[in-house]
Amino acid sequence: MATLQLLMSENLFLRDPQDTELGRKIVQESIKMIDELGFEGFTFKKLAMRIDSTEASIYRYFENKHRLLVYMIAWYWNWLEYKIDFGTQNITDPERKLEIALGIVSEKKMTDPFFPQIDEEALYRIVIAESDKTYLTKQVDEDNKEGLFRGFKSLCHKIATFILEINPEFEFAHSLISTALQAGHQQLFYAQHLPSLTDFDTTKDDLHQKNMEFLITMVFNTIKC
Amino acid sequence: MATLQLLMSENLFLRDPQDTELGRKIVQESIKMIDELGFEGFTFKKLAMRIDSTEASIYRYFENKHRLLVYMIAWYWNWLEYKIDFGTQNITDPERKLEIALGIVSEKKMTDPFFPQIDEEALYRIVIAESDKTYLTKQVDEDNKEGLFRGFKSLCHKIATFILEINPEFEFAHSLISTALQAGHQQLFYAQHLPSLTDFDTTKDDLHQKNMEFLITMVFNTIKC
DNA sequence: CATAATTGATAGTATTACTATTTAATTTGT
DNA sequence: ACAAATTAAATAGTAATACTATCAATTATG
Repeated sequence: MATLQLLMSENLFLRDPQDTELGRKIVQESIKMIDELGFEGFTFKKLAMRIDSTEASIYRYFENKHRLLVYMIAWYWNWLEYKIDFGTQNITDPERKLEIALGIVSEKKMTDPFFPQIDEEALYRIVIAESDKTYLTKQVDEDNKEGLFRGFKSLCHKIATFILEINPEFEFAHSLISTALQAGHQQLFYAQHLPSLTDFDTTKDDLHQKNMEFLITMVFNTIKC
Repeated sequence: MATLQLLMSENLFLRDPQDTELGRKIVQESIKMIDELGFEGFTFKKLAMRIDSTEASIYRYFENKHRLLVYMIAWYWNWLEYKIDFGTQNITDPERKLEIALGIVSEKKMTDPFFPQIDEEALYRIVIAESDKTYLTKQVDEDNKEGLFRGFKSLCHKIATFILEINPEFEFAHSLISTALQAGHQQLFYAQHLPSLTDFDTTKDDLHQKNMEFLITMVFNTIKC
């Protein structure tokens, strides 16, 4: 099987972590560690110890741990967009394309053999718990100018386009999709930690099925009526 | 005019900040400072300097700055619930109640003369930019056991009840409302910082009007069809 | 082969988030 | 009223965090 590499925006790193053994280890292990410790509990010092390197070496790849998080989340959005491009190939019906996209957004994430160096299951848990922290900062405007959020914006725009193909009159295509993308994560977090805020049930095995149903109901009903 | 005081859950503080001059100053000034510096840039040391007190004194009221944020956000949700109770008084039609609730959620927040000690405009900006950080932590389950999120859950449940009065068959009442409550803030943040993720425009004065239209369209369409 | 550039290691610093202890003020009982 | 008890506030710490500056080793290039 061919091994792929997502093209990441230059500004996401100081030195491309895909280029060196150490760089790949930094990304691989930080995914595991942020998943285990949470973003606040994670430090470059702990990571350095785990990969038998030093803080200063890690700082050569990423300006700080926030940038490393942004890199990981950007990778995730790029990956989703690639999966949606792949999944909607040769399909012309916009309703079907929208359905496929929402299916991919809400489906359970498994390790993708195309990207053997990334633990997608751990990354997905990070996305659910930490992704909002990439932009909920005082430097959001500068970060945005550097293009750090291009992945999320691009994905949002792509799916919003499907909506506008279905109903060009609909006024809130981008708002609805950014809402749906966030809701897809949020509801899983709530299901696990604050269950009274959802109607999902983590103990049942149709969790991701319900999530998809919810998103599809919400999006299609909202644009149609 | 009568001055009110919202009843805050005991676990939100070590010593009730409403009881003393210092306590009230801590809450008042920290609202201003978190609004200015962001939650990450805010420290108890800076706050102590500003109110001419000491770090240790502040730690007598709040275990740490995270708890102080949780307190502020809980106050906000309690305030909203009070406004919705007030606004839906004597109204029996569930559709009208839902409409009123979503109106209150999305309306521009002004200083409330009933609570002269709180700067609601600054607090609203904090809610938009920081509220997710109250639960996106590794201690969310312990915090939840202590009842720190009761305000948000209670509000969500109240509005979800309106939905179930309209359509008892609807499967995702809680999910839809928690999604709408978050979307109402998120879209305003996006409008200001990542405008390609919304269809709102901060330069126009109908921003909050659009936000309400969006929430009402989304919620009513989703539950009706 | 020499020089430059890159990579990694060592050792620091300012700040943060707290805590333990001491001092001062206030309340309470007699 | 006044000492004892209680509570509040100030002082002075500490361990950990988030970096940074410098130095040494390795690799690449003319």
